[in-house]
Amino acid sequence: MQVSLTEVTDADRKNMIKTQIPDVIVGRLPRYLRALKILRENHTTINSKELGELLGFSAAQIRKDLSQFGEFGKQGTGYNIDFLIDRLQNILNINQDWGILLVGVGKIGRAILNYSGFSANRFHVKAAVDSNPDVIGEQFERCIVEDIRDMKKIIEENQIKIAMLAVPAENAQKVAEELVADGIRAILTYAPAILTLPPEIKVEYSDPLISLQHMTYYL
Amino acid sequence: MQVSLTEVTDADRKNMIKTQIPDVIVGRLPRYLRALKILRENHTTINSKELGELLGFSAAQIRKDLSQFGEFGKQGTGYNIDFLIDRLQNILNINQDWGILLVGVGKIGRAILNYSGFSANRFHVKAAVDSNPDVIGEQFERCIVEDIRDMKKIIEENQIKIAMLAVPAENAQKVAEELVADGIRAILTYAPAILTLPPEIKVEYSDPLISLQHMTYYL
DNA sequence: ACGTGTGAATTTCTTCACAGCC
DNA sequence: GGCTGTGAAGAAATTCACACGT
Repeated sequence: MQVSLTEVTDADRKNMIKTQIPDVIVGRLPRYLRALKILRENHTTINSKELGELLGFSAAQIRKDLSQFGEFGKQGTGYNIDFLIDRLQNILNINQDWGILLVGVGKIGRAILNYSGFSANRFHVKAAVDSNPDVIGEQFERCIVEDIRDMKKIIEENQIKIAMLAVPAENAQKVAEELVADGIRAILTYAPAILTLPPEIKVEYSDPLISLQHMTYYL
Repeated sequence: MQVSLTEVTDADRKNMIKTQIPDVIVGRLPRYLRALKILRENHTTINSKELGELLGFSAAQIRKDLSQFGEFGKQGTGYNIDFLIDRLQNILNINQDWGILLVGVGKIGRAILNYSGFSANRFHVKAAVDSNPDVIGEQFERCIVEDIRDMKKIIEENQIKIAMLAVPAENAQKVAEELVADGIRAILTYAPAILTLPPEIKVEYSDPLISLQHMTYYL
């Protein structure tokens, strides 16, 4: 009689954990990280109470969030900042470089190309594409704008998984579908549109208008 | 013996309701609004199921959210789109014009001045200020950049309640505190910083890096 | 028959409070 | 003494499911 061994790979295990951790918690990790990088300037260690006060979260929430991923703190002391930064970067998969494709080189697209905050954090705009012949071939920062029709080739050759979408709202859904078909797995969109994509594709909206409309409720 | 009448003003009532409605619900209203404005092109009526499918929310959630503010739908029919748009705009206080102060006219600030999506939605950048003498006096779109030292006067004269903050991260907290002291009640910040302000001040962060770091967790 | 509005049930998220370790 | 990690408690958000109006 044969014992049934269930083979569990590292990737499986990682995925199991991922689906177990609530997205609200994951969404707070980048904020913790940002705070820690600021604190690093003056401190080597931080406790959950102080970190919470800086960020506007409760100490208990911070401890519980972090405890989902391991025991990163020391009783009586708190958390070593450098260590915690490294752990968070590992959890978030940002201890590695990520290539980004920019789609749409209008005003917003150019502002993105100008912004240096990405590459300082290991996100690199590898290529930019547009459909406008007047823009194709032009150079912004280190990117020469390529033809959107070559998108698939560019994504495959550079193994790009993340796209920033800065096209007019009316084209956003169509272009997003193409991106997904070409292998993109995550989209940060600046288009004021609603994207309907398979659930395994991660989408984040950067939408100042929605933020403003949220705030005016309270004014 | 005198009957104790508790005087409740309209403003009081509005505030009571505001604190009762959870912020997560308020945060979804602008998204409903955006969807409805798109649907308006082809439909006059919509039901919670279809609206939910478009937005990726459950039908029950949409019905429950909307029911917090009134009975906007009709059994058997759904919601009249134009009517619901008007109601949501009223709830969100965006059936009126809002003046905005832009603080910081660097790359991001200029992109904001260029963006026409705000004024199309009754948000108007009334003034832009900076501390850099090279930039003060220059004109971008309809705004002549003014001296940041005149900020208080500008806010008061134009009765501005909302600011967009696009200054370097290291100045963000200090400038934000000045804004609050000068009468600003809501801040949409593009600076990769953590703002610590009184709880009655509404702050929204527009931070692509945090969005990217959130997504890479799943990649 | 269709679809809203809504109490009730369920699930998820947050806080509490304390044992245990530094 | 100080502070983490964590079960348990509590609060909040979401979904269910159906009465009722059109």
